[in-house]
Amino acid sequence: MTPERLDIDQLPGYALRRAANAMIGRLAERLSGLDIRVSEATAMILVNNGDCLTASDIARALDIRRTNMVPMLKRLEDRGLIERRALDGKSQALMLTAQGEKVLAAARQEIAAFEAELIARVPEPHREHLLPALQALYLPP
Amino acid sequence: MTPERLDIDQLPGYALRRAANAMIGRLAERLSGLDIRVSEATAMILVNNGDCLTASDIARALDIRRTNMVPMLKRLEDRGLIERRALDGKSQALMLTAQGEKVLAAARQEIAAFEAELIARVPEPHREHLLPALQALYLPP
DNA sequence: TATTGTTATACTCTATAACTATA
DNA sequence: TATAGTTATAGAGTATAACAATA
Repeated sequence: MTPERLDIDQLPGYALRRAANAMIGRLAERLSGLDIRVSEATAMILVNNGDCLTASDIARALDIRRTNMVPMLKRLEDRGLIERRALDGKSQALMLTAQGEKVLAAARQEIAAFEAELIARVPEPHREHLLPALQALYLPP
Repeated sequence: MTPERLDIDQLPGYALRRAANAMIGRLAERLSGLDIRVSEATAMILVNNGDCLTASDIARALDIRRTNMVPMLKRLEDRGLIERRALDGKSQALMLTAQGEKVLAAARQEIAAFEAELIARVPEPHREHLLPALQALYLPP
C-alpha cells in the first residue's frame, strides 16, 4: 500500500474527460443563443442528412437509448423545428421544417466556428492525429 | 440554404464527445464493483496525492464548482473513505482513511487496466499524440 | 417474435444563487 | 473583502424497466 502518486493529468482517460467537458461546454454556450442543446443539434444534423430516418434510427446512430429521443424530439416538434410523417402504423420519418432548416443553418455556423477553435487549440504536430485517435475510441473496430 | 450534408463522424468535437462518453462509461463499469463513481475516484486520487488539500482546492484542480464537492465528500465520509481535519476555523484538510486507501488501491488497479485498454484501442501512429492533443483542449495555454 | 414508440423514473456530473462564518 | 463551506435547486445527457401496438 505504497502511497503512490498518480498524476491524473498524465492519464489519457482523465484528459479525455476534461477535454470533452471543457469543449462541449463551449459548444453549448455557442448554441445557447439559438436555444438548442448540443444533443438537439446533433439529432437535427442526422435528420437533415438522412432520408426517412426514424427516432430509433437516430438513437442507434448516436448509440443512445431510444427512450431518450422522446422528450428531445417532442421539444423540437413543439418548437416547430421538426415534423413527423407516418411511414407505416409503427414508424415515423423525421424531417426538418423550414424553420428547422433555418435554425440548423445557424447552428452549423456555430459548430463550424467551434470545430475551428478546437482544432486551433491543438499544436500542429498532434493535430491530424486527434480525430483518428478519438474515432478509435468509439467506433467499432 | 443548401441542404449541405455534414458528416458528424468527421468532426473532432463530435468524436471527442462520443469517445469520452464511451470510455468513461467503461471506467464507470469497472469502478461500480467498488461502489465508487468516476468523480469520486478522481477526488480520492487528489486527496491522496496532496497534503492538506481542502474541498475548495480539489474543486479548483478539477475545474468544477466547489458546491459540487459537498454531497460528494459527504458520501465518501459517510462511507468511511475520507476524513476531515480542521486547519483553522474555516478550512478543512481532507485525508483518506485506512479504508479509503484500501479502496483507492483497488480503484487504481481498475484505472490502470482502463487506461491500458484505452491506449490499446488507439492505432500506433496516433497513440503518442492523443494525450498532448487532449491536454491542449483543457489545460491553460 | 422483433421492433417502434412511449411513460415513468433515476443516475451522474456539473451549474447557479444565496447564505454563514472565518481569514 | 476575499475565501471556505454549505444549502437548495436546476440542467443536460444519459440509463433502466415496463408497456402497447405494429411489422
